[in-house]
Amino acid sequence: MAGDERRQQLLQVAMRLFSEKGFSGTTTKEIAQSAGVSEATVFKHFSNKDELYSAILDQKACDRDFSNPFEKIADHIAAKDDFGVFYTMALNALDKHDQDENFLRLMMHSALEGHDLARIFFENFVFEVYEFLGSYIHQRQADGAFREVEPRVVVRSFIGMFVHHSLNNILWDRERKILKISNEEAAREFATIILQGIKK
Amino acid sequence: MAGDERRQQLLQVAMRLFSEKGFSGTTTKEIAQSAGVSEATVFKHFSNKDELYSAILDQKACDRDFSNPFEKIADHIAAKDDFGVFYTMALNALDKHDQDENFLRLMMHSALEGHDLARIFFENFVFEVYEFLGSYIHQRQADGAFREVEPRVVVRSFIGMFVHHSLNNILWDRERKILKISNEEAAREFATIILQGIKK
DNA sequence: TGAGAAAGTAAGTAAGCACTTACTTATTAG
DNA sequence: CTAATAAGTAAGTGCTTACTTACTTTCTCA
Repeated sequence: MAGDERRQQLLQVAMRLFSEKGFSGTTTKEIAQSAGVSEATVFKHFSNKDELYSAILDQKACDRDFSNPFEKIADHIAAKDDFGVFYTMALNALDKHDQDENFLRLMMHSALEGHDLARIFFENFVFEVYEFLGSYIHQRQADGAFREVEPRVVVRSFIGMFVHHSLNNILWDRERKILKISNEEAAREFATIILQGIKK
Repeated sequence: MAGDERRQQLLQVAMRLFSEKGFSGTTTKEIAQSAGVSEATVFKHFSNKDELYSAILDQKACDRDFSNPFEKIADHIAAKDDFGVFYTMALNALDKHDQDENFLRLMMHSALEGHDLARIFFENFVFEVYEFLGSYIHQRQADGAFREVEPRVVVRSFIGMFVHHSLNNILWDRERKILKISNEEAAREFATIILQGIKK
């Protein structure tokens, strides 16, 4: 196998294992075995375990959804289509979490273990979401469409709904015993509640 | 030091370390050092590392707030004081998370590592909250006070608000750079949003 | 085609891990 | 006072960990 290809495969495998068992809970031997190579090969491609982690980090930092979060809601923003803004935002997040649930797990592990991934994600992504959505809410308050509330509280509430929903689905209730609902339906309900909750 | 006293101290120390670094990320040597005893002493009191974990679990299962979550909102329920119900619930949770943030961290570690604590908490506590608050919402819908929405979606949304808020405060934004707000204020805003969001 | 580079590994190493043994010191009940 | 019991530890045990060394195989291109 070519060097780059193997490198990518090892990153994939490591990311899956780190997301399942955390960084300190994953051994380099496991990574090697899951990739079907010897442990020495892992260390041919990454000089140590930490470098594996930061390579994952670099890769994630280049992720499109990660670096340009507002592409898909720009039109709704421009049209002041409140429901479109909130619905699309929630649906995008829920779909992303479904399709790449390792990412959410990795993020939680990273936050708990005090690694950089969570901090970088927070500073580059979450912060911007608050700025962006917050200023939209502010503008719609000026328009007289929303009542007076601290916009950041609204953003916190709204993000809380779908992030918590995803965490529930991934961590605690994989069989959806408590709540079985499609992402579309969830996004619609969350958007409806928040909009009715802050309308004038 | 008396046996029971030392046992309790070791449990406290272990719980703190597990919550900070996870179960597999914490060594028995660290636990011993933090408690100021030798490693052998730890194994005098707990026959192995797993038993330390399950002793924590047993202790948490006996926690009052854990086993009787609805004590404090019973009056509001009886009086059909909607704001009181939601506000008190959120405030209780936020205060509990503040006062015992190790508990939240431990719960997240446990969920990610697939240990029992999270599952037991979910089955004995979270499930009941959905039942209880869900049926209150159902009743208020019958009263004509709330619009028709799946009650569990409402519970999911509401819990999401304050759990996500606590996770933010504990894991990502300890300095409250994004949102600095008292628990009372947060509980009030969350309760207001959800109630206005589902009222008829 | 052949030499050098790249991809790969078996067999280590030292440090760290959960856990044990064999022992000492402190407490208490008859 | 004494003997039994409980609390505590220094110094291990064997296994696992991250990482290395010294070597073989496979590919590439002048």
